[in-house]
Amino acid sequence: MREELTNELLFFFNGFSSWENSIVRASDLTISEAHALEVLGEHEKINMKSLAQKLGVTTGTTTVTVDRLEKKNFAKRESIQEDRRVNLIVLTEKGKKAFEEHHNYHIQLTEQMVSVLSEDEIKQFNDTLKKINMETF
Amino acid sequence: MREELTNELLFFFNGFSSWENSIVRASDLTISEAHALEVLGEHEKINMKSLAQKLGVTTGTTTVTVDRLEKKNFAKRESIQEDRRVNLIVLTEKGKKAFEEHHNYHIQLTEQMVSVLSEDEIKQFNDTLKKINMETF
DNA sequence: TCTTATTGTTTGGTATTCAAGATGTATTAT
DNA sequence: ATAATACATCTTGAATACCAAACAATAAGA
Repeated sequence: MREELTNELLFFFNGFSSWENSIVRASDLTISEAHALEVLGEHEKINMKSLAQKLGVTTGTTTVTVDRLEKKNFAKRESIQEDRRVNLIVLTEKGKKAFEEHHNYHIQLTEQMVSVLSEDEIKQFNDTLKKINMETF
Repeated sequence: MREELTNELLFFFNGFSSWENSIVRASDLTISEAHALEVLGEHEKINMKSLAQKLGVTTGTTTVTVDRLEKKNFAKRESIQEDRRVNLIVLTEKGKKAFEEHHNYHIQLTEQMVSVLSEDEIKQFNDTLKKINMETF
């Protein structure tokens, strides 16, 4: 790797927690609750194990997070007859509304971040991120 | 913002903790210790306040982190005559070695991440990241 | 039926962080 | 010179986040 590229590219991996802090300040959600909300907003119903996997944490951790979302009335557990071990998590109306707000805030921040780029640059940047496939990291 | 770009760009802000976990597994460092080590490796001597600022945390938090680095013999505090309130933090030999290893690991991971890109793409990607100036987020 | 696998919860412990207060030292104003 | 103020750092108390391992209930297979 060429030395003049290193700094930005290394930095790429670091320090992305500051925007999470702004979520905490701007909403009634903690960071882990906000992460869970992001996943729940994309799924009508999802069980604890899948949710934990998508969040990249253990089911024990997810239990606690969902407990809190339930206590705050953002989500609720629903049991199913097919398998009585399973809980499906669904957003309440309040949860759906919070998801929309959070999502809009996320979009707004992203727009602000790329606002210094031209349309072509945004497209190129996006293609590159897609190629890099960050989900594997 | 055009809808087809949204997913990647939003994802850009999320989920960069997984590589940090691999640091913890691959070394004797916790995440906050590794962050501090990154800063300390770039500075011969740095005081607590500057270190805290560069880490984006309070000095109280930094005290705890440096305590642990000191206990593990990665760094040590040095006092100065000019101002006896101040502690300058410096890496020990063990700390310097750990920094090099950590840094190499960081580079290796970054190289792996951009290995799917052409030279031109890497350059363009790098320029774009510079423009975005992620340090403000 | 008995054993094994799976889903989710609980428990005990560590890490990370902040806010607010305390301590010691330096600087400034009187 | 003394008093007031500012500053660097540390300490304390509390909240959040997380994991590993043990546990409970249910499902599935031999």
